[in-house]
Amino acid sequence: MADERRLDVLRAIVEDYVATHEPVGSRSLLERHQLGVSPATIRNDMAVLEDEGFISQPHTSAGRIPTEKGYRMFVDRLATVKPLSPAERRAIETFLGGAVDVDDVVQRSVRVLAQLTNQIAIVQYPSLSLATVRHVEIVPLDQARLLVVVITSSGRVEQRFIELAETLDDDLVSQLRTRLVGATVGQRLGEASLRLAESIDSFAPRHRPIVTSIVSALSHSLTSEGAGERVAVGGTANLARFGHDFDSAIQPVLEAIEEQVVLLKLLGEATTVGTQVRIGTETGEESLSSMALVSSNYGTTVGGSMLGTLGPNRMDYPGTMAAVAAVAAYVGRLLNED
Amino acid sequence: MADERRLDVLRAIVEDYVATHEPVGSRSLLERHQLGVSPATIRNDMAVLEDEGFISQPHTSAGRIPTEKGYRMFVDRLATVKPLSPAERRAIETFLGGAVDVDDVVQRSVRVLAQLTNQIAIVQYPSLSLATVRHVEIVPLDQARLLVVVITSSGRVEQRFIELAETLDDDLVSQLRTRLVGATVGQRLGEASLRLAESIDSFAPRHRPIVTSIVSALSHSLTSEGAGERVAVGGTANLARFGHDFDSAIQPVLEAIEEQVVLLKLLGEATTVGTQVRIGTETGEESLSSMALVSSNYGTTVGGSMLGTLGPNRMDYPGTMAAVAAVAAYVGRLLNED
DNA sequence: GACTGGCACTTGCTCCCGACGAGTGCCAGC
DNA sequence: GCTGGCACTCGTCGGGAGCAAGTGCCAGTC
Repeated sequence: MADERRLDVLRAIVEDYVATHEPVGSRSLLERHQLGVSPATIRNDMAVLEDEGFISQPHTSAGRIPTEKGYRMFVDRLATVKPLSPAERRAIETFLGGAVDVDDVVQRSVRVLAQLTNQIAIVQYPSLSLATVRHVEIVPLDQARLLVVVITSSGRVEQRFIELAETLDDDLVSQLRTRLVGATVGQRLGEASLRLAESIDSFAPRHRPIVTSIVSALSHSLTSEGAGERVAVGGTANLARFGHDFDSAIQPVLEAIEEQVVLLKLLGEATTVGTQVRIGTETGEESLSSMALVSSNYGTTVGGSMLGTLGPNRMDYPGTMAAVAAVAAYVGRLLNED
Repeated sequence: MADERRLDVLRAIVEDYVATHEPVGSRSLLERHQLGVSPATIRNDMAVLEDEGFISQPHTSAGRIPTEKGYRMFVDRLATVKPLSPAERRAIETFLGGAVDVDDVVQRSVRVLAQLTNQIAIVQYPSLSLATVRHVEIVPLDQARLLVVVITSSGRVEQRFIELAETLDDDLVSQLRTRLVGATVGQRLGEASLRLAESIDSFAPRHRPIVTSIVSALSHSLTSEGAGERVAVGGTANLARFGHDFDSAIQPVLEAIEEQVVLLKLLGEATTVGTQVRIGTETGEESLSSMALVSSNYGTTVGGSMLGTLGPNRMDYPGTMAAVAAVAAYVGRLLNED
């Protein structure tokens, strides 16, 4: 039971520190929580918690702040679920409900997440891996260039330019159209990419070089290296609100945010299903050591992907997790209608 | 000739302040520039310049810093053109030369501009107003939804979802395809939008409601309220490098950057052709009062648009203007090949 | 054995003061 | 019209005192 109180103390410390952004001492802890014991007892508990690595002191005579391990414990065992307010739920539904297409859903999700959490929101575009090819279109723009467009069952549209060395007669274009459409429509994207490669052989040898370049462009659109894996980011202005002690950390974070690769890696590392929290160095990014990432997968049938928020590690975990989970659930429902 | 020396003094003040970020006094000015007169003379000149509103003192006994009016004078009459280094030119050409489509050109331009200037780069996607419709495609996704895709002569692809109340038979789809294509392909976008409206009458009355909703979605894609007018932004991490006196201004700037509308308005206000500078309040944005915008139009034949950089008003104007002009010229050339 | 009250100690923060230095404006003189 | 000199203004830096918050430890109590 003394053990239990110690965990109560840890919980109280995390909550107070998140609320005030100042190291919390034994005295002020008692002012805000009914723990039923004296400051001296709290101090003893704090000493133990510090030994165990859950909290630390910035200076010898300051209060305590949670460590990464402390936040981890809080998230895993101490935090109580904080359901969203009805107003927040309504906000999500009405705002996301107005979306007109997949891109719009993603962009609106980013906004609503950033708004709800006051953090940086990151939403991955729906993954293409499970989607099938709905339509392929080949459009000559002029003698030297043509555009290939792929439309997937999830409603994504990927396009790619191709610069041609030689001009292309109408006959070949229509041949291309029918054969490439035939080879791909209805297939999963990965599958379609293979079929395309095979279909090259069906063209007259003199057309092979040009067909090959077209096919490779198409394949690129179909695989994840194409525009397939992308993320939308919003709420960067919230960075400036994290507090002045974050001013020095702001540049590396902005740099990380500009790199799609870094964000994809962050989101992609999730191992379990559902809402997940990665704190500080757990993100694997040096530059995010004072941040934390709350992420969740969304959508299950058609290429589920990830979304989440990035904020200071001293964030309101219960609230953030609830918001991320709620948005993920709603986005998942929206995109799976199909 | 005393007048002329006063302008030399102003130029020297701007240059030194941009270089050091510290108020410049009469003594240090003489250490860095050969002006051939004594500090006292400089002080007299400074007093006059201050009376005229070109410079000001942060504190009674500090050096001078340029005012908005001072920068304006510098840009208009004092700055000498600073050509880009050959290495910089090469960097622009090789980096932009690798672009694979229009979106890629825009994204690469943003990167290269941010890199060259150490500022925030903003590039507007090529305007659609002068482009013509190259292709229209209607793709049923399932019973309840279809996708309309418009491809323009500039290589942009715009797509839009439509939720249908009723199912749509194949016959109607092919009818739609041929008539809508017939009504729009080859037209300027605005024109095409009008033709579409007329074409509704050619359908059987019972199909009108559904056709109307499809046409209105298409029209939306064709007009600038659609995804037509967009911008790409990059280099936000440079914000953190502007100096600690900018820490307080960082949030409003981040907010402005997230609002496409604000950025479009900023870029759209340009009146003349060529490189243009708007300093502080000249931008019309309260939150950008300590920033400056250097912009230029690019491309002349196919829907020219704008690009530029946003940085602290104490920026290296000659260098920034040269970089913006060079990138604009190169992007213009790339996009007008067509 | 667990908790409490008391006490001595540490230490960051704030305020104040004086010295210093950078810079100014003004004025008399060349 | 320019210069040298001089008195004056402030912002900054460093040191020292006082303060407040917080700690660890210990002896005592239930």
